[in-house]
Amino acid sequence: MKPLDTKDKILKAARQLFVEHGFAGTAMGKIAKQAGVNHSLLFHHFGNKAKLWGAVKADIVKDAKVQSTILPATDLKLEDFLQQLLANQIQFYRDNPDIVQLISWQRIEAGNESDIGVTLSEESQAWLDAIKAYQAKGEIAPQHKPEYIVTLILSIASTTALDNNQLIDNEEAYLEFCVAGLVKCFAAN
Amino acid sequence: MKPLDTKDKILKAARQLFVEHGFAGTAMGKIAKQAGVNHSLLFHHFGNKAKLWGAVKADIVKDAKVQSTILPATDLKLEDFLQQLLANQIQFYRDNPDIVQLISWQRIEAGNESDIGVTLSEESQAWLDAIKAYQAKGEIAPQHKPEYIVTLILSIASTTALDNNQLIDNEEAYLEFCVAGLVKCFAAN
DNA sequence: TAACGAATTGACTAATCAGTCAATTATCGT
DNA sequence: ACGATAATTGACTGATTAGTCAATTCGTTA
Repeated sequence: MKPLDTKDKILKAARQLFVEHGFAGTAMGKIAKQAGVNHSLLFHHFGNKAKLWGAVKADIVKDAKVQSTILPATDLKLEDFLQQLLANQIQFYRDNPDIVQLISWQRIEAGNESDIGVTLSEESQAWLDAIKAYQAKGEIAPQHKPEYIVTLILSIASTTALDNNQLIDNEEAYLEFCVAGLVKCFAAN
Repeated sequence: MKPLDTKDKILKAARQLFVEHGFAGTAMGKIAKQAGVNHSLLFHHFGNKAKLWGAVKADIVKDAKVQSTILPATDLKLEDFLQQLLANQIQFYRDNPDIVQLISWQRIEAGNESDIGVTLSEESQAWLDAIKAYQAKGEIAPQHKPEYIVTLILSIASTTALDNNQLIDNEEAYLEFCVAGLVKCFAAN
């Protein structure tokens, strides 16, 4: 078998099991079995468990980076811009359950964050710029810190997508409520 | 030694290690060592690892219920009420890191949530009632669903307390911004 | 003090863990 | 077709895992 085939099969199986059960909860033997591959091949191709975990993390981050949130055009009406932005970000979380899970494992298994979390801050500059553009247009009051606005929006997106919001019967209606609220909140008067 | 002393020592050690490393990442032997107690006593007093984990969860939930968020008085000015509410809830998360961590482990190690999460919904009725009181007073517009309002507030509190908000330089200022925004968002006009 | 039950101990098991290694097989360039 | 290099295999190790159990110690009560 081609080495890439085998390496890929291992990586795929490892990704599934690591995401599902975390580092401590995943056994190399189980990965080998799931990949339909000899136990020793994991060590031959990846060295050891930690390195395989590292390769899986890199793989997940790579996949997530390809489709990271597309910023809506800033010539939209503020309300439409916010609605789009929230919808996109929530969709990103929904489309990339692996990276969401990975961040959770990283946060809870290792005290530090180190590896990831950088992912988001790369594009956060673009978000800040978009907010500033709306401030320049006078649709957002200039006294508000763009950092606070972005944080609040991200906060709504992540909790909506990831928490089990028992009080929400209709997500679309809730997001409409949030968007309308944000517009009022940001408005210059 | 009194059986309660031993049982308590085991429970305390187990709580620390389970919270720190999760179920799969914690070994019974390590718990025994940390408790300064014979390995076999864990099984004598708690049966098996899963039951010990259950006892630890019950212990953490019990502790957290004692100091659950105190609802501010509803005769406060809306702005002060919201500010207090957010501050109290954030303080609750900060004062009870074990239950926060426990919920994280529960969410990530077991796909279901089952056990906890109920914790919050018990008091959420009081929150809803408080919001309705402000609607009756005319300080919150009656067309807003109290469920959406409570969800939004909880969302801000949890992300502020638990996420590593890289864009926030001054938490107090951020919360002031949020409270002012919420007031505008909820306002009847 | 005798005796009874509960607490405690240490030795044990069978399974599973990550990782090693020599031997074998397949691939590929020449 | 040959030789080198890489992939693959299975048997192995030593450590660690959860859990058992008979023997022993301890506290209490009669």
